[in-house]
Amino acid sequence: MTLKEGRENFIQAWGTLGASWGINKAMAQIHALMLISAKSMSTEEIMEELSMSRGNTNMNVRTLIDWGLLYREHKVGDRKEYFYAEKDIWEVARRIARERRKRELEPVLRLLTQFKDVKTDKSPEAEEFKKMTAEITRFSQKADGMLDKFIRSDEHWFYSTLLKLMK
Amino acid sequence: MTLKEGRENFIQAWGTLGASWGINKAMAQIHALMLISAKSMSTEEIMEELSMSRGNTNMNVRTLIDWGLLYREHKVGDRKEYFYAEKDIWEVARRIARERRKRELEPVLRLLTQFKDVKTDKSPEAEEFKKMTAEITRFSQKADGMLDKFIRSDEHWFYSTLLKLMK
DNA sequence: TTTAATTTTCAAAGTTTATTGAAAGTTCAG
DNA sequence: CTGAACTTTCAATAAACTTTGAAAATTAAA
Repeated sequence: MTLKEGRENFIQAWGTLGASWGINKAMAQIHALMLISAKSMSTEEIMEELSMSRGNTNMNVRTLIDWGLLYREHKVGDRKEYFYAEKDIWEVARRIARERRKRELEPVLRLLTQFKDVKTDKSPEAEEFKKMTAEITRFSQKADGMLDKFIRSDEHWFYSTLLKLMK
Repeated sequence: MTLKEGRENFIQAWGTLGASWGINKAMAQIHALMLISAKSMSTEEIMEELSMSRGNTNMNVRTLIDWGLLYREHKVGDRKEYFYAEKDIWEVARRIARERRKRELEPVLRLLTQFKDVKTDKSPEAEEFKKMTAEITRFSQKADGMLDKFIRSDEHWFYSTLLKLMK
């Protein structure tokens, strides 16, 4: 495999993976390109490299910056903005986890806790609903706590404690 | 909130959550309905309850069975098939993790390991590509090992060891 | 067998989501 | 200020994904 092929495969694979994880393809591809880029890049260069429109590139670069996965850079004597990626893969994972928790887990937790207040009779339907939602709530809260710990943890703790334990 | 409202909210929320996790809405809604159902249900009943077409219902019930989230039941003197859900939420989480690992993580791991064979020169581009893909490979393998451990673990271990550790 | 109930398939239609690119907005050097 | 360089927006378009429903296949009772 040549370097060119490798880079293309990587960008395309990251795009596909992103798409199946609720991150859109363009955003994931830009992220992939920036991860393996040795230099910071302008919007123009990203557009060119990925054959992507200006609007799409701009929108997704913005989102990547919001997520903390890209940084802006201003070069002296140049009006263009340049971007470069957060390269610490551990930090990348934490930031993605943080955003997804916010977008997905939090609204569900909020809803689940409301089910405590459902007026129940003695029907099997009511019993089942209560039992199952209570169980899912318990499970989700634990998962949320774990995710929170992960988001706040540092790499050293993760590798030395958790991964050894899980061997 | 009445029981009826609660059930509807739960089904709709599970559908939305599923959609953002690469599980389609219909599949997630059927799963939600079955989780809170006290009885096993036929295709007809599911169609009715969720206002969903026969084809869609059938297709997604089949996928849920493949994933190990629904079971078939045959009632004597009745030709229809009935279905009921796996209710152990721990088991549900493990089965979903197993399927998603298979669908998503495995192909990426396979690709990542191939990047070792990329022919590199001494350019910064090549160096960066090698360095970053090697790092992501290492990280992904660890994540995969952890997921594997989770999939094989039992509930007791999870709650007593892992969650206490992560407090 | 035959027949009717039931399940499965799949092409077409519908819906949702992503992308484009031109136009509007912003910024800043001169 | 002004105008060129650059960024952002957004309505239209395209692509991707989901759902439908009627027809084909399967099943099992008679």
